[in-house]
Amino acid sequence: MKSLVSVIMGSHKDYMTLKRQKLDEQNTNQRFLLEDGKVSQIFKGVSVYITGFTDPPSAVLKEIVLRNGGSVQMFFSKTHVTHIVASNLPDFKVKLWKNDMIVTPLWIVDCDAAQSRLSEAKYILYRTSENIKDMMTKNEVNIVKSVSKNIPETTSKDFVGEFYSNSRLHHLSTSVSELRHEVSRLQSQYHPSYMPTNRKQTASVIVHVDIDCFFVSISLCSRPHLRGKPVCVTHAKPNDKLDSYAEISSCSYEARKFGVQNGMFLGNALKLCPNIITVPYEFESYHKASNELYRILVEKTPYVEVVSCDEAFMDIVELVDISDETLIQEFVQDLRSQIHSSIGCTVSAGIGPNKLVARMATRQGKPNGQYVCYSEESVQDYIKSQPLQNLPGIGRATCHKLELQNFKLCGDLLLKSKAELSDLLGPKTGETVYYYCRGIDLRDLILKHERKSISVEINYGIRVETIKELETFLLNLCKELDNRMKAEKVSGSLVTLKLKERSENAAVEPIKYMGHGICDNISKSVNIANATNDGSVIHSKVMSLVNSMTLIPRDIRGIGVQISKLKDSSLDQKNFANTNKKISKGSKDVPICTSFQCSVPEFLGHKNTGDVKNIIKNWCESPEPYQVDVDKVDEYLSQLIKYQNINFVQELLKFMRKILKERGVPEWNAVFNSTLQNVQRQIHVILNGILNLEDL
DNA sequence: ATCCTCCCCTAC
DNA sequence: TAAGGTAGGGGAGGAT
Ligand SMILES: Nc1ccn([C@H]2C[C@H](O)[C@@H](COP(=O)(O)OP(=O)(O)OP(=O)(O)O)O2)c(=O)n1
Ligand SMILES: [Mg+2]
Repeated sequence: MKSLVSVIMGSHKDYMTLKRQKLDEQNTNQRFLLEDGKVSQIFKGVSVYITGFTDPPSAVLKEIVLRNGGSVQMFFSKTHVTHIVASNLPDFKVKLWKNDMIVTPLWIVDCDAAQSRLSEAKYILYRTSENIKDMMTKNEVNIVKSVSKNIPETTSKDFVGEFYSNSRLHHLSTSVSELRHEVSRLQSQYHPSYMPTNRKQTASVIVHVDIDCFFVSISLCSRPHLRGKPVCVTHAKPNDKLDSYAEISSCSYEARKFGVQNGMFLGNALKLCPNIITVPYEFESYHKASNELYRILVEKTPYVEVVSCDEAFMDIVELVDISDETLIQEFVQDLRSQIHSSIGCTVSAGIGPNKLVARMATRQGKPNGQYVCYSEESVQDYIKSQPLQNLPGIGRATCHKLELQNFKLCGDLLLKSKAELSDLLGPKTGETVYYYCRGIDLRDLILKHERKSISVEINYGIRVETIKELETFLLNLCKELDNRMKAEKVSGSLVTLKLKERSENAAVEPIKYMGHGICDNISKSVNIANATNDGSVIHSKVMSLVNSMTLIPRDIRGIGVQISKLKDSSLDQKNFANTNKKISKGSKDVPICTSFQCSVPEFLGHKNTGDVKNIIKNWCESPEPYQVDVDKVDEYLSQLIKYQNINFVQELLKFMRKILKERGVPEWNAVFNSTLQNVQRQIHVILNGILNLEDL
């Protein structure tokens, strides 16, 4: 209840917002408190492992078990599991678990119905052994793996890469910055003298192009027999059933007629459209199609803004006669048909005086059509008839606020003043909405983009038991971040840790397999003295954040790391080397730890402990401690701890303390204390111990 | 006023 | 089973 209580003490409005949001979660039926607040205990001490397809489905069984005081294990383990639940098991599994209690799902259902713990006798899964032979080579490998490996796969080495290679949202998100680079390349190829600058949208003819049901369209290129049918792209196999919580990435317009939408669970879509056909992802093809789309656009004009892999704005004011609408229509027709014949997908387009109107017009043109809304008069007429939901940037929450005031259409706001809207929505949003409702868009066409942050985040399949496991996973994430930062040639100096934590009343296992379920979001950030793109430095900072929070590792359902306050990494100043004239002469301009491969941490390029001690000695004798230098020392000590060279950590700290004690300067003593505290925290977390600085 | 931190919201 | 990411805008509330 933490979050709800704290919000109740805030304002009523916020409470309602939060509550609505939680009820909106796709899985509202996963709470397990009884209405009277008591919890059934008939499964107390029961710990089940559900395997294979069951009837009822595993999500239902989990809910029943949890509601009745039992627990559900995601991985089989002889020590933790009391009951294996299965509807059907191949013989080799029966054999593998012959000494364990294997029951049918009916046991759980019946116990729940009777509200008492029935004998398992009648529910033992029995399966006659017959000719199974080698039906299982592949399955067996999987089983053996999940049995021997009862640790969650979250911490596994390949988890991050494996997840990302299958994540549509990852591909979707990362494609944008790739396409910005591609557009820049195309601009210099087709328009060598063009210098990118953002453009005001005064005197513009903006075209918004958007491929129709992009992912589906691509799939249909190689499956022409599916044209005209309800089709969707999803990971779930076609034979999976109505209880699938796989998300639909994109669905055809035939499926939309039934109410199916992008982002919907397959199971729900099947309820609306039982005949929907599923096809798999083809990430490589999307990539090629996007590149070709942008090639065609940039070939026409350099004024192209990347929106997403299937969507862009372009300003064609220099290519058409602004007063000749027929000419504009023809130009866009040609453009669309060129795209269609080149990549095989139909495209829709909207044309207007700015991005806002063009974007809204595309909706009118879809699918496979176009709509011009350019003259002052048609803009006013069109916009005022539009639902507020359709305004870009105005989504569910904002719309809800406006609906509470009885506003539904853009036209409904025309009598409201800027001040009134600002009171309701905040100063910026209020003003934006005020102008949007009048068809006015004060944004620029973005042709020169500057990245402000870079982040990695996984909120799927995250199950950790200990801080140590969290640390391992974070190290993998930071490696990924390190790669991306180096590829993008940026470094940054604000490190933010983002976590999802299971909400107080949310079921331990959400209804969606390995999903995050209902969560509270937590974020915490720390500034670092020098911009870095070194994953191991970031990791140590992130661990100090982890350290400073009170976390229940098993409740963590999502983990991310974001870097902001970015700089161009080629301009990175190696600050220690500059300021360290006070510390030591002649040290090299080398970052402390440049890669994860080094097995011995470096301090200013020195691995040799004697050299390091000399540098530290000089530093400790310098007049004044600089924070940048303190950070470097702290980072080095973190590295030592990570590589388990605790002896040298101890030696170095005692060495520093000896020098500083003699000096007796308060600032330096403070530095030493904070450094020591840092070290103790990390040793506590990583090695579960305390460093003794006294004897030895 | 302006900044900062910790969020929430939105879009694809 | 399933692969619920990512970047940017901006608001609330406190510190400066
Ligand atoms: N919730 C979502 C929304 C979109 N996408 C992916 C699949 C879409 O094909 C692509 C482009 O998104 P659009 O919003 O443009 O949707 P479509 O292109 O599928 O349909 P439309 O014809 O409405 O543009 O992004 C996704 O994976 N999940
Ligand atoms: Mg589209």
